Formats: sequence, structure tokens, C-alpha cells
Amino acid sequence: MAIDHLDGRIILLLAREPRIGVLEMSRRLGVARGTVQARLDRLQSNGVIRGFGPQVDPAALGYPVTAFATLQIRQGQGADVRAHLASVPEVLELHTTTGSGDMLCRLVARSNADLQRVIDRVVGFDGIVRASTAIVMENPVPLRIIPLVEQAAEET
Amino acid sequence: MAIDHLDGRIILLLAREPRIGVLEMSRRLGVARGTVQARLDRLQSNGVIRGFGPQVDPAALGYPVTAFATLQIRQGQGADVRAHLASVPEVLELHTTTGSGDMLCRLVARSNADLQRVIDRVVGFDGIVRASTAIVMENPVPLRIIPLVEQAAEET
DNA sequence: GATTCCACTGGGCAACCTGTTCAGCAATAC
DNA sequence: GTATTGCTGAACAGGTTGCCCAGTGGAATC
Repeated sequence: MAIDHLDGRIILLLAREPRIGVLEMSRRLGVARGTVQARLDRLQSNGVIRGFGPQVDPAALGYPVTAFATLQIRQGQGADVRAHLASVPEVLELHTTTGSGDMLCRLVARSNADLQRVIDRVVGFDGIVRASTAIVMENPVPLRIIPLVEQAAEET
Repeated sequence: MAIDHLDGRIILLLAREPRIGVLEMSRRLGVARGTVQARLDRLQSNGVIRGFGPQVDPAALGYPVTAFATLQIRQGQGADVRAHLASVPEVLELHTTTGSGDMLCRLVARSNADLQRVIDRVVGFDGIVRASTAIVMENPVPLRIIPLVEQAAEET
């Protein structure tokens, strides 16, 4: 489950040049092709690498506004609220957090005005008691994993 | 910049079977290979598809605890705080949000105890006035983009 | 010390895919 | 009418993949 240095280098290579092939990787890393192939298989069946899905930019799709909403949920309504939020395409992510009945979700919208529509749709549901929204202005650190992979690979 | 139905189907196919090739895609979609290739090139240069990097699961790397921290920043210290947070591997993501001097960041840690170490490191910096942390218990909707892609593809 | 297990190496093979180019065709815009 | 754009279908060489195998070295086990 922990990864070693070679695993780390494989992930870094893949992150930098996702379309690289197994053969080219083996050349760059100085190991045999079969080794890279075996490591990759293991990383994937371990669940360390979940997949290689396309990373789609919501802004380029026409949804340049991002916001985080903290929701307070009425006791016992958790499951219903989850299902409701999952049915809203603009809800990109949903977490339940510590604190009684709190959820945190990431929203996108076409504009600040459109965000109002999205929020109305999100909170217009019976189990949600209160909602507070923070609009994202800047994203100094976009979602990343590389530094963590490097740290995990060092600790071997 | 907006995507049409074929673009949507290409993205969906890629999301479901990331290792699929251009040729196989063209067969499944019933269009010529060159068409798929051209669409993919356009989607990537448009920025709609940012890349195909490996999706790494922090939990499988040994960081099963996720938390969100809201930070209050002293006026004028934004840049320093950003640089500081970017240097912490456990900070996976950082946003600046509405409200004076507020930031929201996503953290991971090896355990609840380790989270204390991470938070200490994050907030142990001069420009940060106050921090409040919410630990993630469940993740009913993991980061997703497919429903939004479908919606964007329909609106053509 | 001997044995077994495991990961890695280096090689070979057929089948397949990619990048690229080309001509032809239909719909649209000027 | 004509240029433009996007799609089709085909071709080609070169590279890659998936798969197999025998050999090697180190580590754990007996």
C-alpha cells in the first residue's frame, strides 16, 4: 500500500506527460518494460491510481464561477439531502463534516447571477435548515497531489 | 468553447474507459477516426480537457483523513500566506473566497492525531489570524464532472 | 548452508494503434 | 457562384502493446 521511490517516479512521469507509453516510461526510468507494467498494474489494483479520466475544466464548459456552501441539515434528513444534492449537476462534490448535521459542497455556476439559481435549487429542499456560501475569487493552489506523492515516496 | 453532443459523448467515453484509443472511440461513436482526433485536439486546446493525469487517492497513499480549513488572513499578507500554504504537501487545494481575507483549503493527514501536526504547520504562520477546521467524515459525492458535461452537451 | 520465492531483466513475436497525408463530399457562408 | 469548413474513408510507415519465456539476484524460510 505504501509506495516506493520507483512508484513515485512513475506517478510523477504520468502526471507530467499523461500520454506517455509504458515503453517510453521504462526508457526514461532506466528499468525494464515489464517492471513498469507490473508496477502500474499494482498501483491501480491497490487503488493508489484510481484512473486516468479526462480532467475537465468547468470554466471552459461555461461555468466560471465556483463557490463552497456549508449546509446545516435537519437531524435524520441526511440521506434525503444527499440524494437531492447528487441530482444537481452543478454540485461537483459533497462532504459531510464534523459538527451536527453539517455538509460542505462545491458548486459551479455560469455567472454570479446564475449562482443564485443554483443555490436556490440546492437549498430549496426540506431537510436543509441553513446555508452559507463563500464565492471563490482566486485559486492559488489548484487541486494537486504531486507534492504528497513525493513526500510519500521519500518515506521509504 | 461550448461543447456539442459529440464532444459530450467523447468525454463520457473517456471518463468511463480512459485507456481507450482514438480508433476504438471512433468505432463506438460511429464517426471517422479523423473526426474524433480533431475533436479531441480541439477540446484540449480549448482547455475543456486539461489533461489525463493519473487520479491518485490520498487514502491509498496513507492519508485517509481529509479536512477543510477556513483561514482568516491579516490584510496585506495574502501573498505570503499563499506561498506558505503552497509549500505544505498536505495542502491539496487553496482558494481565496469572498469575505475580507478569507481562504479555504483542503488538507489531508495520516490520522486524526497527524491532522493536528498538519494544522499546526498550516496556521503556524504569521499572517494567519484565525483558523477553523471541519473534518470530513463521509464523501457522498466524490469530485465529479460528468453530470455537468451532460448538461452542457444537451444545451446545444 | 540450501532452498524457495519474488521481482526484475532482456529478448522475441504478432497484432494493433498512432500520426499523418490525401482526395472526395456535403452543408454553410460570403 | 465560390470559398470555407467539417466529415469521411483510405493508405502508409513506424512505434507500441500484450504476451510469452528463460535467466539472475536478493531476501526470507527451512
